[in-house]
Amino acid sequence: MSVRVRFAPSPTGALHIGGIRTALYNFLFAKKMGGTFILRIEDTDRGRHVSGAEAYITDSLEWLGLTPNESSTNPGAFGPYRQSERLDIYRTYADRLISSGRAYYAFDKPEQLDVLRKEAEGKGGAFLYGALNRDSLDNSLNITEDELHSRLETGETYTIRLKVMPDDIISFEDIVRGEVSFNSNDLDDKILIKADGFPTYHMANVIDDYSMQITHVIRGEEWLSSTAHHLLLYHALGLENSIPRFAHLPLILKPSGNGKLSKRDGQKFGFPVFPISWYEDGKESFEGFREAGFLPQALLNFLVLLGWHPEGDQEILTIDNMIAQFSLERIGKSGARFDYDKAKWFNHQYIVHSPTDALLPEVSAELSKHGIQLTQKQVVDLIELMKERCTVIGDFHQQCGYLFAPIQDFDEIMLNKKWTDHSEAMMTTVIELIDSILPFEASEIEAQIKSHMEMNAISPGNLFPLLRIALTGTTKGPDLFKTIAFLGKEESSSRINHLITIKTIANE
RNA sequence: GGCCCGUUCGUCUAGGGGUUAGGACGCAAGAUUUUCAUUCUUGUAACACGGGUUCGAUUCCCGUACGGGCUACCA
Repeated sequence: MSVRVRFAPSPTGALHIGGIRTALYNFLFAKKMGGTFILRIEDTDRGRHVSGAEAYITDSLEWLGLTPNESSTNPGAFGPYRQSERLDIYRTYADRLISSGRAYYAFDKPEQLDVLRKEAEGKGGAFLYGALNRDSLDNSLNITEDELHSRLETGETYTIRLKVMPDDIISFEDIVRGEVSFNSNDLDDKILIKADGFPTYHMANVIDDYSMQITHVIRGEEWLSSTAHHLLLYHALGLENSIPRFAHLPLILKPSGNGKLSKRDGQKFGFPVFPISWYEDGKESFEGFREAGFLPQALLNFLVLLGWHPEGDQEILTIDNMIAQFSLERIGKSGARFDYDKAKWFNHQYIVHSPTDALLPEVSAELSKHGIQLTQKQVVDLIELMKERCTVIGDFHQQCGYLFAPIQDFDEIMLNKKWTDHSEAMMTTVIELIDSILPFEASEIEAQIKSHMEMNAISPGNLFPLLRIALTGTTKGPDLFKTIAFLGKEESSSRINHLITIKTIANE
C-alpha cells in the first residue's frame, strides 16, 4: 500500500514554525516513500476561524516549496479537503455509532458541566464525563426512548459522546516513542459532535484519516494523549484494520524559560516565529522569516534538524538530501529549543553558497523596497561584492546603504586621527590616478593604486582608512578596490573630492 | 492534582555495556586580510540524581528530581 500522509492545520491564525516543521516531516516522509502528501484544512471550530488563515497556510507552504499533492486547490480523489465541507460524512458515522450503542446523546449544558468541573477542581481532582458518572448526567442513556425522541424533536441542542468502556488497556506502537499505553478509566466520554452540529477534532480526524486512506499520522506531541481516544474510535467504528501508524513529534520550545514556543515569543525575543508575515487589520502584526530576509531553503534546513538528525555529520542539507536521508526512526523524543543564532547561521551559509542568479530576485526586491533601481548587472555586482558578509537579505541594503546614497555620517574619530597635513595632497593625487585607470576594474584599480603608493612611499595605513572613509563614511566594509569599482570612476572621484572639501573648510 | 512522554556540552544533537563521549551553533584565542566580516586552526563545555543488574554502566532496570504535553461543545 502506498504511503499517504497529511498535514492538517486549523485555520485559526498564522501557522508558526512548529506547524511548518510538522508539514516538512510529512512532506519528506511522503517524498522519501514515493507517497502522497495531503493538505487538509481542519476548520471545525467556527468560533475561532480566522479568515485569511487558510490562504496564509497555502502561501507559506508554497514559499517553502512544500507543495501538497492533494488539497482543496488541487483536489485528488479523496475530497473535499476542508472539514467544514464534509459534515454529512461525519454525521453518517456518528449515527452509526449511536445505533451500535457506542455513542450517545448528551444534553448537558456547558454551564452545568463547568459547575461540576469547578467542583472537582476544588477537591483537587478533575471532572471526567465517563463510566463513573454518566448514569447521573443528562444524556440518552438515562431517559426513555420516547423522551429522547421528543427532546430531539423539540430541537433541544445536544452533543454526541463516545461511550468509553471501563477497564480497557489501550496501547499502540508509536514510531518515535515506542510503546505507549493508557487505561480507559482515565479517559472521558469525548464529545464527537458538538451542539452546533460540527464534529470535534477527534471525530473528524479519525473519519478523515480513514476515508482519505492515510497510512501514517505524523503530528505534534500535543496529540499523544488523545491518540487513546482516536484508537477507541477506530474500534467503535469497526475500523480497527485501518488504523494508521502514528509518529508523535517532539515540540519546539521557547528559546528560554518554560513551555512550548508560542506566537508572542517572536516579539518577546526579537525574531520571527512565522514563515511569512501575518497581517491583522491591514498591517503586519507578526513578521515572517521571509520578510526578515531568510531564504526558504535555509529555514527548512534549520527546522529539519530541530528534532531530527541524519546519520552523518553533514548539517547543510538540500531538500533532495533531506528526502534521501529522512526517516521517522531518527526523530528525537525530547523537545527542542528554538535557537535563532543557528537559524541565522544557516541563512548566511545559504546566501554565501547560493549562485548569484538565485539571489537576484530577492536582492532586487529588497533594493526597490528602498526605492533603489539598479540594472541587473549592477545587482549582480552588488551581490558578489556583499554576499559573504550578509546574513539576511536586508543586509544587501542595510550594510551598504552608502553605495546608493550620499554619505550621511563620516567616522569622525577615525577621520580626525588619520587626516594629516599631507592628506589633501595625497588624496588629490589619488583622484588623478583614478581618473586615468583603464579598464576600471577592481584588479586594475588595485594594481595601479598599489604601485602609485610604492612610487610615492605612501603607507597603507595612511591611505586606505582615509580612502575608505571618503568612499563609504566608515572604516569597515568589503574590499576597498571592489568598492571603488562598484561606485565607478565619477562617483569615486567625486566622493574623495567631497571629503577634501569638507576637511579644507573645516581647517579654515 | 490525575494521566502520558521525556532528560548527553549554554543550545541543536551523534553515540552506545569497556570511546581521549563525536559534530554543529555560540563563545574565546590565533592565522589570513587595507578595515570589518568571511574563511582556516585551536580551545571552551555535557552523559540530572540515587539505587540496582553486571567483571564493568553515560548506555539496561527501578525510583527521585526536573522538564514537556494533555486534562474544553479548541485544535
